[in-house]
Amino acid sequence: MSDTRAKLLDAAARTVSTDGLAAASARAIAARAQVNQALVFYHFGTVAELVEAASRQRVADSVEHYRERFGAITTLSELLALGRELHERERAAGNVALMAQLMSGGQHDPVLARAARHAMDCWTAEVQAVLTRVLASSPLADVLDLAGLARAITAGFIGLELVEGVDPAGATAALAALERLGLLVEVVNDLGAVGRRALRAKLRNRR
Amino acid sequence: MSDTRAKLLDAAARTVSTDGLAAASARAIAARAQVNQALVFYHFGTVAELVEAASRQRVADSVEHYRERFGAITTLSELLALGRELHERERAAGNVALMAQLMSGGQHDPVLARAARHAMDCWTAEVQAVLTRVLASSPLADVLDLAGLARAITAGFIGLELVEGVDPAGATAALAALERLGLLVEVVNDLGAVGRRALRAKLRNRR
DNA sequence: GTCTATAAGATGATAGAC
DNA sequence: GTCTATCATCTTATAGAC
Repeated sequence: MSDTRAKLLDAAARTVSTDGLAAASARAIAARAQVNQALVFYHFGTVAELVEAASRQRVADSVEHYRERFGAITTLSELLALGRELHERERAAGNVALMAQLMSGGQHDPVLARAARHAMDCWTAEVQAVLTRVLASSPLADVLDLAGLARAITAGFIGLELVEGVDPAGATAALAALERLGLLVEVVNDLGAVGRRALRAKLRNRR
Repeated sequence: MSDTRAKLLDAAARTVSTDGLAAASARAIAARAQVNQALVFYHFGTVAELVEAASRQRVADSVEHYRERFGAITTLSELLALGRELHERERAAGNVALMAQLMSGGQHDPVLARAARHAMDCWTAEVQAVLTRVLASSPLADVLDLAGLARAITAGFIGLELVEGVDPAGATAALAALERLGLLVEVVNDLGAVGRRALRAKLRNRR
């Protein structure tokens, strides 16, 4: 890949994650890449397509980086611990902010929507695979919809990032509360047969 | 309040929620309000301040509309049912989309950040009050941080809206998974003394 | 592939008439 | 309070020289 393309991709991702989508004009990105503004359109057609390509690259790199770590997870509490670490690292790298901007921009731009969907799908697939493995013999697997839960977790990371940006203290409180909720899941998980019976009964009741 | 101000407030809220913050220029809002563009600046100073005022009005109206409904809630499952209804109604009214746009815009604009914080604070206060009342005698109240949990729930609504915009099927799956998780909370809640003991033990273990 | 120059238009905001 | 007119600035995108 040409040097210019690489510089633009990196500059696009950095501009969106640090200054937001609204500030990510062709000129702003090109300036950060120290490249002529017209090259954005020569190489990528439109600004949105450049941002999409940049997002795909970031997601591919990040998921790759965590693949073997995910593979080594065997228990629910290990997964929660890795989730904490991953959230912190990806946040610091600006990748969560990038996804959040894509999600909001994607509400009214089909190219950005495609980028947001792709990013969510990549992370969701990883999370779902680990959840399925870790909860294979748990009573929770019968009751929880792991595909949906994986997606809710990915969405939760993005939601927390947005809250963090406007109310840091609130985001910290929310994250702490969710970790307490994780504890609750572990409790039911540890209940084994008792928990399984209680869950099934509840489920029958509800239908 | 003058007719023009009211028309601008309504038009601003509608423009942001249907077309997004990026399309909410002074001209676009004024056109929807059928009012001269210069009046945006005469009445509100800047576009961001108009959007903030519009958001505050919407939030005040919505919270007021649900106040007595919230007050009538006595059980956890009633609360979950009202949450479903509220989410659906507020979504349809565009108020969740409005909040989502404020959150993402607020990442880099202090005025929008203030509006987003205010909206979150209003809803969080309502949710927390109900949670505290409903879980007063539950083993969950000891373990969960209700203030943080209320904030996480508000953030979750916004996150779901963003996912819905880029991947409707995924959002539906995520919501269904979260309702299953709510079931799980109910199970522990119903366990009474047994659940309380298990939760406390788990909490001790973790520290 | 890269550059300059420029078209064609939108934007926030203001001055000043009424 | 409301209007018109306007400024200065920004935007995407392209044409054409090198």
